[in-house]
Amino acid sequence: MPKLGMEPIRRAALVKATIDEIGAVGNLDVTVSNIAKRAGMSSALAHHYFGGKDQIFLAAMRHTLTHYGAEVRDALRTAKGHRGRLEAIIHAGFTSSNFQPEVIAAWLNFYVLAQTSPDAHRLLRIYQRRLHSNLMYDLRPLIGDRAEGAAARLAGLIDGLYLRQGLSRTQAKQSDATRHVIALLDTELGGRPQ
Amino acid sequence: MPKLGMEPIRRAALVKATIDEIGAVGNLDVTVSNIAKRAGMSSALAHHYFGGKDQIFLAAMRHTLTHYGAEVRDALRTAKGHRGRLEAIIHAGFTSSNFQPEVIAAWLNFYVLAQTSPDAHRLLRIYQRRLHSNLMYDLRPLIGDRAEGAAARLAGLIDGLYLRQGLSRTQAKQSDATRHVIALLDTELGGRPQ
DNA sequence: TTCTTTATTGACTCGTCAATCAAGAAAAAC
DNA sequence: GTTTTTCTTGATTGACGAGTCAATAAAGAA
Repeated sequence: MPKLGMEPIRRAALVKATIDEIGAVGNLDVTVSNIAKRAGMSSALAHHYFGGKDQIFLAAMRHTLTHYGAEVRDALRTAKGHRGRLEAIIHAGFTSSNFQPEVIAAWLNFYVLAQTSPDAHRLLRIYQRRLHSNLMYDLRPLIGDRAEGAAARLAGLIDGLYLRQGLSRTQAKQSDATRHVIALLDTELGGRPQ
Repeated sequence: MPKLGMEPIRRAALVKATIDEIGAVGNLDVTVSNIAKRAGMSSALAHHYFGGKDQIFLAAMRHTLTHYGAEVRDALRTAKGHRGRLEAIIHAGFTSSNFQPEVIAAWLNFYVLAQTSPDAHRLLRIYQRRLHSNLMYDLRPLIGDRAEGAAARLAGLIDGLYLRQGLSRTQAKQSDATRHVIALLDTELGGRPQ
């Protein structure tokens, strides 16, 4: 019963299944067969639509990044003022959806992949640049020349706390991470020029 | 020509070879055979001394953590004053030896492993606790109640900047990371109580 | 209708790898 | 000098997995 136009549906199902499977296994030692089974099709079909395991991973990574980007954009839409927008960016990184085990697993494994896969590295770069430029856009009007350093520190703290929070088995207070970054934001904005 | 007392030598060689191999491959998809070959022995011998792949990884992780711990201890030995000790701790995390590709690869993969391996998770916890308590020891006398939050932020920033720096293909300025953490330290120490 | 395109899979190939084991060889113990 | 312990490996097993392919089936085009 081949209905036409299945490609986008199958691809989306495979991407979702890939992220879920990485989350379930914890690493990239996932089999195409299992991903395909999870997505309700044969492994041959997965190969047919993606060509190979690597490209499935890349698509999953792209999806994760896109999802994060959309969350930031949504948060920015309703935020008011530079300060409000900065807080929105920070909050978006620590949404509960970002702390789903499969999302954490995806990020960690993408970091590993970025070491050796130029494509993965490029995607990660895009995320980093977007975060940096988002921060700069609202920091520069507030603190001028100090914005560059402040953005580097804020981005670093966001990534670092996400890493720590994501690996922490106690799901205590994802709000703590947010609070810490906001605290840094306060000192960066209010601090006397060094 | 079986000389006696080979066990510690073989184990050390295997641990070293494991880290190098992980660095060369970039992920944990390394074979016991290749590790053993790199260490100059048969794969059977690797199994003989370690029992299995997992235990080899654990030993490699333990070694990496131990090495980091030793570096911190050395740095603290000559540091003077609370402020000097805090700077020493920060510097130790960004030593050039920590930015060898195989060390970066080891850390990233240990993060991945920590999701699913209770042993790996435990080891990572030890690292995190040690860093936290090292920071607290010198922060508390300086800023009292604010030490807890400051330690969390400093530790987060150290991890985050290490991650970013380690993944950055340009090896520009490992000193930038240090400078950023020191800058945070400055604001944490000098900031007015919130 | 016949042909082409799209969708789909089971079966198969080819390779890899963790783990085991039997056996050899040298040192130490008795 | 025999026995035991330590060290070592080649060969083997058993399993698993990526990617291919031929074949089937339906939908649309000619």
